Amino acid sequence: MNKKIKLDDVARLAGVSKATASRVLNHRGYLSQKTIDKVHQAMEDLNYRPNAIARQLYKQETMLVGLIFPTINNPYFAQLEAALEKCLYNAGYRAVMGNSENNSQKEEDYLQLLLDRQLDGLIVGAHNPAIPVYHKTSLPIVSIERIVSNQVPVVSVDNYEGGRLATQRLLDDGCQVIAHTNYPGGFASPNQARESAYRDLMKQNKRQEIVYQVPFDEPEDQKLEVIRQIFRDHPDVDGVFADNDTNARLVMTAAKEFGRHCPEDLKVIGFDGADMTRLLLPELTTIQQPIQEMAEVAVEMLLKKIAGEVTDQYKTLPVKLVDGTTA
Amino acid sequence: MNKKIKLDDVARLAGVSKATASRVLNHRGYLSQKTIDKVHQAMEDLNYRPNAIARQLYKQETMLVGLIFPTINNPYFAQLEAALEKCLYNAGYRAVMGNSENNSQKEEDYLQLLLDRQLDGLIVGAHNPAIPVYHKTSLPIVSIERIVSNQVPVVSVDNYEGGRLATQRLLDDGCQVIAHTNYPGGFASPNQARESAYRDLMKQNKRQEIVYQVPFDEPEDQKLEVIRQIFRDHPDVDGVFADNDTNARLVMTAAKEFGRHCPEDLKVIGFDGADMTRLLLPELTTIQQPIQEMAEVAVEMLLKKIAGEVTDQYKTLPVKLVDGTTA
DNA sequence: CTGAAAGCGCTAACAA
DNA sequence: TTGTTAGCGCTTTCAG
Repeated sequence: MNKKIKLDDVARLAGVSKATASRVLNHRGYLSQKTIDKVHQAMEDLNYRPNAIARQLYKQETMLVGLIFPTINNPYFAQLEAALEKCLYNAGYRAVMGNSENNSQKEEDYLQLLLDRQLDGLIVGAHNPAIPVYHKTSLPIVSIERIVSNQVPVVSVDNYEGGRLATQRLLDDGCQVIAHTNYPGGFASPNQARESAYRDLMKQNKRQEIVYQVPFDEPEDQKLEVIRQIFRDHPDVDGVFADNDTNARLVMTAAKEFGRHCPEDLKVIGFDGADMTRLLLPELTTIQQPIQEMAEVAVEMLLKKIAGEVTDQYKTLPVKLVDGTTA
Repeated sequence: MNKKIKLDDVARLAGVSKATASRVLNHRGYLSQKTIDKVHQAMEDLNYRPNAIARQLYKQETMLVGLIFPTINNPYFAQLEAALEKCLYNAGYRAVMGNSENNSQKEEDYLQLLLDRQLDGLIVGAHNPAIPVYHKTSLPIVSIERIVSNQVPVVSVDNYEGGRLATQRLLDDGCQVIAHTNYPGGFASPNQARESAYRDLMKQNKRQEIVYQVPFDEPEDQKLEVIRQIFRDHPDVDGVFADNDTNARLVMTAAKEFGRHCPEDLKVIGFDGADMTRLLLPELTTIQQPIQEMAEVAVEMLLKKIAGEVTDQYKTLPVKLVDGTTA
């Protein structure tokens, strides 16, 4: 049993000082080949592993970055976090998963980890109302698709353009009564721009604006119930622009319940276009976000903040319409 | 700017010793109310936050658990890891995301984090060939659906029964030529029991065993290509038992390409039954794993191992067939 | 009830 | 080249 071998033990066995052992461990300073070999040998004999925490205490860094998102159990967030993890890993950082759910307490807990210096940085994209601590200047935080405070840079996509593309497609399809689902988020989310685009186009085309608030962090059946209400309130609806793909799926489900056939008498278009959704539901026409690129940009920005460099405050990436058969 | 306030600063401001300040911080020992108040006041005034790393160095624990799985970007793993994160969080632990992909180097890196005591434990379910270090006795590791070493307890589902249920359903549906997809994993994965069940039933019913190896960590189009081959080699195939739901989806896609209609002239049944798959692809008949329960059991086992208690070496959970319309 | 002092394991000035 | 020493920030005996 190799209980707790420390650098001291290695040094003793090699017949050198702790400092020297540390130097060969870190390839620092001038060492004679003889000592290097001796120390390496001792490390091997003792099966030595440096204690990461001790090192971190000295360096005051953990190489850990927290990812705070509503949930990982969703194609969009799963792909985004997977991409973030990979980018971070390549930069030597590990990702701590923080699923905030509908629980701003949990989000605060993860924020504390940063404040307690257990985390070197944070990438946030949760849906909770913003938390005061974010306003502390100069914390290494980057946000994705969420306005947190003017201290926190935001990576987002061109949501307005996405909303415009989606709505225009439905208009081009000849839809007369077009509804939109979104979630209640005030202006904390750039996401709201999707709704603005929808509303603008409805106004320009003299159409009724029909917007339903579908809660994000609730069970699917509750969401479905809200969506059913669209069909009850507007039996003549023939186009729906959903704010995300899973809601688009629920629209399709509800449509079937109401005897509506998609795409024959109801066009549906979603938002996100994650790979897994494309795989499982290729029929869905949707607005696709450049998830990989978002992750790259966010990590790049975060690394700059951690390094104390200045970064842009906003970065907006393009979206594109991906054709399926539902619109 | 509250740069780096330490306990010393708090103690000084409160006019007490570092030790006393530490005591009020940890509610330990006897303290006079007066000192308690003074120290609290000082902490507030200075906006003090204890340094997590220093504390960890003393306690030799980080309250961090690594989750090593092939990817998070998949409905099954996403749901599983979400459930694990939640269970761990409730126990005071944070989850470090380790997406090993098809890269056993990366898996080893995360294992190092455990050895370096940056992690208190590990829950693994990657698909790489087992790594020698796992054999070190008494490491706090739990595995999900993967035989790693006889030192590492395994939580798995009754894969044989799942395979039996699926295959029997296809037989009951009257399928004559039934194929099965699986991935190459030798006997490192309990998953192979699905194939055994399939083969046993084929033998019992004097049917041809048709098994195709679909690689796990490859792009979808490569998997699809393997699956297309099933239809080329066996134009008369009328039933497929896929080893997971995404592959089942690919079977449906390929079937369409070959002009086969599902379920009219081809039955398909999958495996996993994650919530997101059920939402996006409710048509799919599948074998559902009790993901939530698996997470609970795995975390419970891991906590015991971390505490140095003994645990069961195996825990097998039941699966069930969930009806869709594809089989 | 409180303080002094000794670490937790490692790194890095500063000497030698 | 290598050793000595002083921390990194916190917790906890052990005295008082």
